[in-house]
Amino acid sequence: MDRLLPGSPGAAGARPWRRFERLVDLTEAERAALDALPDRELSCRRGQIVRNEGDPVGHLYLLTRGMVGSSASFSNGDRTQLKIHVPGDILGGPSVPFRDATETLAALTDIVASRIPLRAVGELFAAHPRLGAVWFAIAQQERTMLAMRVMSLARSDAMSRMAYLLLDLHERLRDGDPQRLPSIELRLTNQAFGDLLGLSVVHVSRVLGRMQREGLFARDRHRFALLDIPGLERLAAPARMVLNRNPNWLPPANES
Amino acid sequence: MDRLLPGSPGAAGARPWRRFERLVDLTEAERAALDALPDRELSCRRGQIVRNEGDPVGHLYLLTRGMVGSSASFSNGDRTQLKIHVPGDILGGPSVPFRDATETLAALTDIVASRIPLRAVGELFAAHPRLGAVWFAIAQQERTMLAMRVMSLARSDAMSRMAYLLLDLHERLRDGDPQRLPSIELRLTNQAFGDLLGLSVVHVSRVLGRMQREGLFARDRHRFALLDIPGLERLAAPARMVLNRNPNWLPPANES
DNA sequence: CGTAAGATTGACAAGCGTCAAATACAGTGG
DNA sequence: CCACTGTATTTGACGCTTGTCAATCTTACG
Repeated sequence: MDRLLPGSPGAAGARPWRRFERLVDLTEAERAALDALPDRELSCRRGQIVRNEGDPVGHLYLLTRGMVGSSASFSNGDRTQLKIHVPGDILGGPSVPFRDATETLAALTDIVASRIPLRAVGELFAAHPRLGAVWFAIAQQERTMLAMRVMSLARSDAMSRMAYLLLDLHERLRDGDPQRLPSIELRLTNQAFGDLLGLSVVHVSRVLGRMQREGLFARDRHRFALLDIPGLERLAAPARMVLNRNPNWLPPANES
Repeated sequence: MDRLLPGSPGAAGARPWRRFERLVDLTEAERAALDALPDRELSCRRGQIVRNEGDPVGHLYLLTRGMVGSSASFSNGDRTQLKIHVPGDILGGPSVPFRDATETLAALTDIVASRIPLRAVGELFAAHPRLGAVWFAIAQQERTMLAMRVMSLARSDAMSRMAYLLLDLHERLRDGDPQRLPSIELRLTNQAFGDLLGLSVVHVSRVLGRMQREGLFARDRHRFALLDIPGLERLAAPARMVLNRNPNWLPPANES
């Protein structure tokens, strides 16, 4: 059995529904209902496609181990990396209202994920309305995080965008753990960085080099150590948002 | 009583829940449940703030008339316009999981909106799980539209971004009406265009000028006529996405 | 160990931001 | 209805950030 370093992408595979738990305290019945959602578990090797743009939409995927990149393309073929997903994230949501998947899910590391049929999601909304409402809130949270990406792209230069990306990934891999994560492992090519930040490969290289020279972070292979987090925050100027835990508008938990 | 031109922002105020209807055929009971959501109606004059960033989160807003811009800011004060909302849109969603609102809603025209307490939304999820699931799907749709904005910002130049914005607004104001909308009314300053597209006021002016000289659209005051839609589409290269109407994964409608 | 994929570097050009000045516009009060 | 005043738009000049091209070097992996 493999030892998981803190900050390793699979570190917290023990709490698969942590995105829910971050918003509410789950009852036993609710946890059981969530655990019953997946119809199968799937493992993919690095580089494999979990689901392709254009595939019929029938499932979501709960990522339990590893990292996945979601990308989409315009009709002229231009692709952009939309988000790097970490364990606990539910993948495939944006495609839900559409006939064909709007995003490609590609494994950035070896991964483990649980496949969730949309049918089961529909049944969950009926049997556990409170979980449906929380899931709704999670989707809105993703929307806000994307909105922050839009702001980062629209208003900052390359270095600020890179700072924002690194801080965001650091934060999400930490998963609320207050003790500093010493370093994070990112198996991203410069091309992938560029696709995320709207930069060319060449400029990504330049910016990464400069930031290391300025002592903002250090890098050994694929491990990034954020040395100067205040400095990165000064660059990225991220908005501080506080989740509203156990909000009073949720319907009561169903104990069935 | 005021006559509404086609393409006027209030044109389809008659079908306030059209975002739902675009995904499913509503039953009478469901329509009644939706109609019962608002606790009051509010009118704002152009320029007024519907809700400010940082305000406590307690409500959503169904826009029935006029246009609203949602914007957000970084901790350094930089603001970006996130989206232009048209009638039928439900405002304030992204703030749902947070303690304080993450986005400012500002009226771009005189508007009418219905205020929906979150408490009522929670009750709706319990009483009408199918509507909860559809609302979930609508949130995911918004997420995809934001993702397309990210792509537009990351991968295209100023003119393509402007083309994308104009086509998107045209499409959404049309509201699925197959007959061409001759022109759309946009009360946006160049500053607002710039905030939406990540451009400076000066460059917005240049790009708008060039696009008119090239015959892509014509402009009279605040009315934009998209003269060369194929040309705009060639520039913007939007992804074509087809909604999945009445998907089979939804729970059955509740007739109570 | 060999090969292909990725990263880096330099030179150059293009797109866009900034500054500043001139012009047009919209809302106000007379 | 018109003059007035602040606000929005346009235009030009200039410089910086970033993209592109091409060559070289490094790393990953069979």
